[in-house]
Amino acid sequence: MATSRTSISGPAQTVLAAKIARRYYIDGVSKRDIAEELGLSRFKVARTLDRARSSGLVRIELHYDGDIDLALSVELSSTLGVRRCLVVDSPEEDEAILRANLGRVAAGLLEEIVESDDLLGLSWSRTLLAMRSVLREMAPCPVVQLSGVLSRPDVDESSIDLVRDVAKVAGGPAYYFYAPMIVPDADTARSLMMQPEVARAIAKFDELTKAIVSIGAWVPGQSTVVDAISSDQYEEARLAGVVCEVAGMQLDADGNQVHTPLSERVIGIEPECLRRVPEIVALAYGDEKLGAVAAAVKGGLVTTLITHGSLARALLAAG
Amino acid sequence: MATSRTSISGPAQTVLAAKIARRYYIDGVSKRDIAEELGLSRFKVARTLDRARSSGLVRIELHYDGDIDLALSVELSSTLGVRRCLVVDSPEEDEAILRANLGRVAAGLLEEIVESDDLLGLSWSRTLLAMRSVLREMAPCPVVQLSGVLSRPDVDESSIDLVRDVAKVAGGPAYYFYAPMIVPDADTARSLMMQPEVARAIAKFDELTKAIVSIGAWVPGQSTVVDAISSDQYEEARLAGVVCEVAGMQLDADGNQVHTPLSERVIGIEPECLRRVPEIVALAYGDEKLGAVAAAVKGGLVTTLITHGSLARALLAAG
DNA sequence: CCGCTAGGTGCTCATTTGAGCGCTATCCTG
DNA sequence: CAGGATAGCGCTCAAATGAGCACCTAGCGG
Repeated sequence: MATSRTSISGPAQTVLAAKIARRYYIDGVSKRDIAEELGLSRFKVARTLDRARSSGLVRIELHYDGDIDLALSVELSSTLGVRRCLVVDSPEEDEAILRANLGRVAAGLLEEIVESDDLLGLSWSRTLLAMRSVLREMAPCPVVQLSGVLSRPDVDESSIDLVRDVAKVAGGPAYYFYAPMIVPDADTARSLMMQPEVARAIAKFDELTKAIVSIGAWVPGQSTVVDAISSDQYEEARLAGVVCEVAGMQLDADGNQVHTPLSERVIGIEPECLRRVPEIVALAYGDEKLGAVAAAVKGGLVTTLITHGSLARALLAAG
Repeated sequence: MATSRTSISGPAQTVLAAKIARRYYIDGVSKRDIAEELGLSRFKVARTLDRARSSGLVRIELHYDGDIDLALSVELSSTLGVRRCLVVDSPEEDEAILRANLGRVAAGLLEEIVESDDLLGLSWSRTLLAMRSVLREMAPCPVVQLSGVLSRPDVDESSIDLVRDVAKVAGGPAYYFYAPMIVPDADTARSLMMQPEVARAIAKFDELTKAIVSIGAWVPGQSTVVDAISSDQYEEARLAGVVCEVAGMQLDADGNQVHTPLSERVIGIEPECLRRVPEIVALAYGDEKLGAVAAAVKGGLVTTLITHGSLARALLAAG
């Protein structure tokens, strides 16, 4: 784009520029035709338009009356290098409202992008529950549970319910299994994973085409996993460099998996496997998740990020 | 411009459209390059942009922090078929302020468009006095008085002073003459016009390249001429169809000169002569001038109209 | 099952547009 | 007054773009 240094001087030039700009941008007339209309050369028309742009006379804005902050979404996407970002425009004080809004956008996204030949993997979080509650219709595709069940005292629905409900809306088969996300030891984990029901779901992991997960920070209250383990185990992982938790996986600041005694005891998808999924939709809210989101992105575990204004701005500020 | 019927459906399409729109309109990247970047065909990029435009996601606005309402100016210009319109953005309750603002814009216009090889004709009005008082510098061109002097009890400066002052600012010669605009009878008018001083100015009328005049309505208080004659004379002209007064000329609704006993007694430029001037800047304010402005425009006596919001809107509504 | 429509896709070819050039007028400045 | 910087102009040629078309697919009703 040619940016002229000189700007528009007087009222005559200004209204001429406005006239040209209107014909060009609003009425969609070609520069050549405008030139003919006004008895100017097409070069003069082009130059006048350039000046009108650079002087701010013509303003081009992205305006969207909806629940998404488009400008922020686009900026975040290019800064993070994430293929798609959806920054939800929502009040941020009330976590429940924020979750509901993230969930609504996630539901809208699934309804839009999931097709019947997809294989969809679901992690578990309260945001995903919010999503499910507003999911109305979806292409009939199979739905797979990505990790074991982790119950929270404050939530009475499990990942199994989530998978079944989403599959029901979709009208496709549900691959779920009754197993906890965290088991007492590595041997138990291994034997559980060989159970037919569990193995059947895990076998699907390699063929996933879309997955939807929630990003947790390795901070108490910022991850369902952290909230479910002892403080010793938490601290041990923290010292080992864990900053981020996604679908039970533990990741360091660079997004690499950290192997801790705990990670042997988790039943769920592995990072290498998830990374191969062509479309990974990750949800994150709360400014404390800044580092965790950055880690998940670095680890290649996010192709679409759904978040909200203040976290988006924090991510942009962080670079 | 291709206007797609279908609009943008979900959040994914919306942010994609926003991303493309940003790259194209803000960053100035070509559609072809955007297509390559995002792995799309250039046709899809173009169609997405079309939809973004027609769905209102991309908004293009003319914004100008100044004293001119550009959108209205452009619209008025194309509706009236007047080459250039300047609609002044000014408070409209106080006539003195309105005059000052019209005058300022007129001064800015003269400073911009007058060149040293121009020959500038000046009519007389309080708006033009306001213009002169803010005129700072102008190309050195000769300035000609277009009509005789008409003094108002509330104004102590004549058209002669106006012409001399403007010529002084310009640094060019002034062609003025001491003669009233309205004389007692036609014979007096003829003999006055043969006086060397008057004739010298009138001789210039044929070579005028620019003129600036004020539009009066044939209504008491809306024209300096009306205010200077008896009510009988006023009524006579009104019945003859006069609706508009420009530089002493009397015009009907179609902009044709109306010959009345009064018009024989006026010393000033004739319509046929003024019409030949390549650039005629006309000033008008006050909603009562609606019909008068329309008449002057129809009569081909306006190439640039300087007015204000409410009169502009009235003109648009009328036509 | 077929035929229909509607929406989406990418192609070709003609038109529109931009980049960069050289020309000119103007305005300083020595 | 010559020389030099600067802005504005329109040209050429190559690149970008739009219009219209043919194709494909999904959904729908006979």
